Amino acid sequence: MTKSSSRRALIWFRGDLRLDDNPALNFANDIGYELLPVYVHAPHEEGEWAPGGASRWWLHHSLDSLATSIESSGGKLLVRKSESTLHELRELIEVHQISAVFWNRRYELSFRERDEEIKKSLTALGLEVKSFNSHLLWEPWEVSTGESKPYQVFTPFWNKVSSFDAPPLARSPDKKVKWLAPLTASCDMTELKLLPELPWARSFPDHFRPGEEGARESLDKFVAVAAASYQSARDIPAQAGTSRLSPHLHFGEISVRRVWHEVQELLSKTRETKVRESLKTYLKEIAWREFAYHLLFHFPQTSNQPLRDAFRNFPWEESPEQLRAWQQGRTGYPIVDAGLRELWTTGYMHNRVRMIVASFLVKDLRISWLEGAKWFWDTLVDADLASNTLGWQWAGGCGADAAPYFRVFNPTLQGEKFDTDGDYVKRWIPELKNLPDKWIHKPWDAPPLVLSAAGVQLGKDYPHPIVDHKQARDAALAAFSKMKSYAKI
DNA sequence: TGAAATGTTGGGGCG
DNA sequence: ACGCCCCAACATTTC
Repeated sequence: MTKSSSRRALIWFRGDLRLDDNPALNFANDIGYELLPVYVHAPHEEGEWAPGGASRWWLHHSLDSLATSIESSGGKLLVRKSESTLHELRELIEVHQISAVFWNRRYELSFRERDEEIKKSLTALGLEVKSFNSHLLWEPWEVSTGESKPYQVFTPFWNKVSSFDAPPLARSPDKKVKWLAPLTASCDMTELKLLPELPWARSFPDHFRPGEEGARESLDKFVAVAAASYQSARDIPAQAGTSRLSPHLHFGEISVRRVWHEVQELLSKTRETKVRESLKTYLKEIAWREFAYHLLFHFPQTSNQPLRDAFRNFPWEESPEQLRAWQQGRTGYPIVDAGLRELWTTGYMHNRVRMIVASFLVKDLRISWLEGAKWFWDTLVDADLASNTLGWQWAGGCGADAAPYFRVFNPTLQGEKFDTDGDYVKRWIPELKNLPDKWIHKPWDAPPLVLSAAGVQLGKDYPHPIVDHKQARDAALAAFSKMKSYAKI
């Protein structure tokens, strides 16, 4: 190798699409390397959980945004499409006389297996190879019970991490980054074919701004406006009571350490009890994300298999028509349909409503949580294997710290409790907008005169309920208790 | 990060 | 004035 080559490092971006508080980048920059920023598109290496449609839309714009930031600081993001990431990296290393490769860790099994191979192979070639934690506050293997086992219940997990020292502070690069100009052509973003062919995502930009700036904007807005009332507002789907940072965190456009410390700082300056409780509740939600990664790391099979063995042979219903009705938001239960329509239109669904629609799929329709997980995977801009798996197994009652099988959400009561005036339902189901609040969550009970005055003919303008909740609940309880009795034998 | 069924209590109507 | 019944309102248990 030539002398100059010893100062060149390749920064491999993947799920950490930011320049702020990027440990791999900071490390290389501190040492004084010239940096070649690379993104390799090889979705087949992610197996069956390669990014879904909504995630690909986000990824397209997020990469665009990263490329722009790098360009405005004098560099160029090298985007490559490849059948083999290892092969691609080796070629780039050769062409650019690279001596070190740095990246930030990912925790999904397909990444871990592939990255280990890459690390082994590049190390064998004599390169300096290092991976870093950019994605989590606590590495999954750093948190364990008194018996040195992984946690399966959130509260003790939370107690444990609460006893730890504060996670490292976030930091931006100390000195100006020396970008290395690529000698290889970058492929055009459109070649990655990340955008949907049909105009499905056309209104996503009205609701989200992918990229590091958009992430920063969301955090600033949350800290300034919504954080103070988070505790009560977060459960009201008609309100903008949540941070909506999930897709930004998933793609690593903002550092979770940055989020954590800014909320902590606000907490330390706040005396008012209500606000303090809100901020603490938000930090706890951030810890749920950590818990999800902890679980997926230690129980990687749970993305496809129930964590609890008793559910291994649970007789889920095969009902393509009902699954379709659920996906398309025509179950006849307004709060459920509103959620699924919000999802389809915006690539997002309010968390309270995620729980309601999940309970409906798994308990009322008794369709497998995996079907729900797959649909969310394809349609959510924040689809994340750790959080999605935890969420669906929680709803299905088959996972860690899961809702007990007998906990069945009543979609009408949930609607009345969390969407009292029906604002959320009316926003996403305009055909019901003239229905009085009293009936908005149970149009099937509305007197015929009220329905006709509101311009609603059930079965025509809006569907009849596809199942009777009371009957469905009883059937679910019967099926689950049967499973329980088998499980004992 | 439920809801329904069942149990208990206490005020008020009424003979 | 007293006992009885009804039934909210709330608490507890069960699914």
